[in-house]
Amino acid sequence: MNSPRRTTIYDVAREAGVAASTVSRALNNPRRVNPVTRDHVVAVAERLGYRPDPLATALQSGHKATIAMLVPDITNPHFFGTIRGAEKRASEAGLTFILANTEESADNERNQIERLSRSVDGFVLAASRLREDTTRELAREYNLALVNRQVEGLPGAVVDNGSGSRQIIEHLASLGHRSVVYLSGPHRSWTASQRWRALRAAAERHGMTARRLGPFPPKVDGGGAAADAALAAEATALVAHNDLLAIGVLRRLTERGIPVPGRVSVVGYDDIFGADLCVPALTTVAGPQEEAGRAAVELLIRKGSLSRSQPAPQQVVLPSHLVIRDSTGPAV
Amino acid sequence: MNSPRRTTIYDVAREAGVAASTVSRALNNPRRVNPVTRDHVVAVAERLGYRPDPLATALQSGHKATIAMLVPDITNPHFFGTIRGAEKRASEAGLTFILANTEESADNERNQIERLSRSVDGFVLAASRLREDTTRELAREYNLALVNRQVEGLPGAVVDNGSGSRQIIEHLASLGHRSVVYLSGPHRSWTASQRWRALRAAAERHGMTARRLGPFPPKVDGGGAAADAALAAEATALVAHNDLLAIGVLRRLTERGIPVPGRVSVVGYDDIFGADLCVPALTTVAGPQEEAGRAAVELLIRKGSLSRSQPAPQQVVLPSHLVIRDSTGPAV
DNA sequence: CAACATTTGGCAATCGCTTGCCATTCAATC
DNA sequence: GATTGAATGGCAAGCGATTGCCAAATGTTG
Repeated sequence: MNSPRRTTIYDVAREAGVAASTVSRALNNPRRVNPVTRDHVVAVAERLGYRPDPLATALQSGHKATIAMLVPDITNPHFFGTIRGAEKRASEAGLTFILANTEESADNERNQIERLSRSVDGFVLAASRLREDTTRELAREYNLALVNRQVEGLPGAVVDNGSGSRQIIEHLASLGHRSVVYLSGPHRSWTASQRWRALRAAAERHGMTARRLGPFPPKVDGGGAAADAALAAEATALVAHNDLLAIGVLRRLTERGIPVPGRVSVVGYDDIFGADLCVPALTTVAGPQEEAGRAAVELLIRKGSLSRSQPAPQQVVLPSHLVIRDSTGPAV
Repeated sequence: MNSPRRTTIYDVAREAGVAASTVSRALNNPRRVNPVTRDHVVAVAERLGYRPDPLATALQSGHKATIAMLVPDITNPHFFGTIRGAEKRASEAGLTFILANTEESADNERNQIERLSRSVDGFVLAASRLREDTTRELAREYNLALVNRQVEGLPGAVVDNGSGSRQIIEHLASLGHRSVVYLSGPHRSWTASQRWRALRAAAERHGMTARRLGPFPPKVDGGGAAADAALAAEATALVAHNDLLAIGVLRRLTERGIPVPGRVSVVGYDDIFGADLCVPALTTVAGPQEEAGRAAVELLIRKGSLSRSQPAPQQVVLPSHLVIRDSTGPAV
C-alpha cells in the first residue's frame, strides 16, 4: 500500500558523490553550481527517479505551489466555468489546485481560509460571501484574488453584469415592456446587488419602472415562489437573478398555464448549460466565466512573484452580453 | 501581505511553561498528559490562536489529511454529482480536497498521480482512463479508490448501469421496438463497454437485435455524427452513451426534421442537469452519482485506518434506474 | 516501609529540503 | 609572485511538527 521509501535528496547526493546542498542547488539554482557537477547530479537524480517532496520544500521555503479556490456552492452550474478556468490556469502554472465548498456561508468561508492558509500560497474567492471589511482584513494576512466580487484595493476578475443588464433593459424596452421585476438572489450577494443596480439605472434611463422582489434561493426550487410573487406584482417582464432561478420560474409559469413569452417575458443570467435546452429557450446574459476564473489565478500568480514592485492590485473587468432566445417577446 | 509569523507549538510551549512535546501530546494524544496540564496547555493554545501547520505535521507523521480526485473532464456535467459527493465526504472528514483534470488522457492521469502522490493520502479516480494493469500496479504504490470503473481487487464505487440498461431494453421492448443501436462513447471507457454489454445481453433476452456504432465523442457536439450514423443504420431506438451525446442527437434529429419520439426514440445515460429541460425531455438512466463519489472517499478513509485488519477491499455497487420522459415512444 | 508499576513530562532525533555562511580552489590583476 | 575576488561545494541550522526513550514523581502492593 505504501511505498517502501521514496528517494530523497540524500540518496541522490550519496550516489552522485556530492553534498545534499549541492543537489538542491543543482536542481533549483543551476547557475550556482559548476556545469559539470550539475549535469552529473541531474543525471543521477533522473536515474534514481528523484522527485522533490513538495511538503518538505514548502515547510522549508514557504513556497507551496498550491492555491485554493473557494466556491459558495460546488453544485451550482454557474460556477463550473469559473472553476474550470481557474483549474486550467493553475495546472498550466504547475500549481496544485484545491477546491472547497463554502456552502454559501461567510463563516464557513472564513474557516476554510484559516484552515487552508498554511497549505496554500493564495486563495481564489469565487462570489465571496464575506463582508467587505472582513475581506479586506483577511487580505492583509492572506493572498486573495476575487472572482465576481469587487472590493476596492483587492485584485480580482469580474464579469461585468452592467453591460448585460443594460442590454436586457434595451431589449425589453424595444419589445414595449414598461416595467421589470428583478427576482433577487441572496441579499448578501455582491452579484445580486450589482445586477439590480445596473438594471434599475438602465430602466430609469428608459423610463421604465423597476422593482425588486425577493430574495429567493438562486436555485430551480426558488422559482416557484419567485414566479408567484412576480405574477402577484403584475409584471410583464421578469429578470431572474440567475438561470437556475429563471428555469424554475419558467417551470412554475408553465404549471400555471401562463404563456411565455406570450404573457410574460423571462430573462436569466449566466447562460449555464441547459439554458438553451429548456422550453422556451432562455434569454440570458452570458459572460466569460471561464476567463474570469483564469484571470483571477493569473493575478494571484503575478502578485506572488512581483510582490514589491507591484503597483496597485489589478482588477479585470470582462464584459457580458445578452443572448436572446425564446423566452422574451413583445409586451402584451 | 504575509503574516509576520504564525504561532508555533514552541510559542505555546513557552507561554504554558512546558515542553513542545507536551503541547503536541496535549493536543493530539490527550490521555498521555495530566488533565490539569492538558487543560492549561489547551487554554494557552486557544488564547494564542494556535493552529498546527499541516505541512509540518504531514512531513513528520506522514498523515497529510488530504485526498485528490482525478477527473477526466471537469467540464462534463456528468461528473459534477460525483465531485460534489466526494468533496462533501472529504470535507466532513476534515480532509482537504484536491481536484485535478486529466483531460481524458491516461498519461496525464498517471502523471498527476505521480506529481501529487507526496501531497496526499490517497486518490479517487473517477472514470479512470488507465489500463487495468497500470491501475493495479499504481495501486500497489498508492492508495486508490475508483469511481465508475471496476478493477478486481481494488476498492471502488460504481453506479451499476446494468439495471438501468435492462430497464431501457424492457421499456423499448414494451413499446414494440425490435432493434436498438448503441451510440458508443470512447472505447477505452469502462463505462461504455459496460453499458454496451448489459444492453446487448438484455436485448438478446428480449429477442431484439442490438448494434453498436461509434465511438463518438461523448459531448453534445458528437451528436451530429451519431444521429446521422444511427439514421443510416435505420434504427428506431437510439441509446446514446450519455445525456450529452443524447442531447446532441436530439438536436440533430430536430434539425433534420425527424420527429422524436414519433419516428425514433432516444435514450441517454446519467440524467444530468438539463436532461429534463430539453425538448422532448430525455428518457435516461439515472444513478446516484453523488453517492458513488461519497462512497469512494469513504472507502479511501476506511482503507487508510484499518489497513492491517482489512479483508478484501470493498466494492460498492449502486443501482441505476430508468427515468422515462418524452423522448421515447412506440415503435413505428 | 521497601519494591515495583504507572504516570507524566522533557530531551533529542527525525521527516526532506533550503540556504546562510565558510573554506577552498583557481583565475585575474597589479 | 603576491593579492584580490569570483566560483564552487560543504557544513549545519533551521522550517514546525511528532515520537521513542528516559527520568522523575507518584501510586500501589505485600
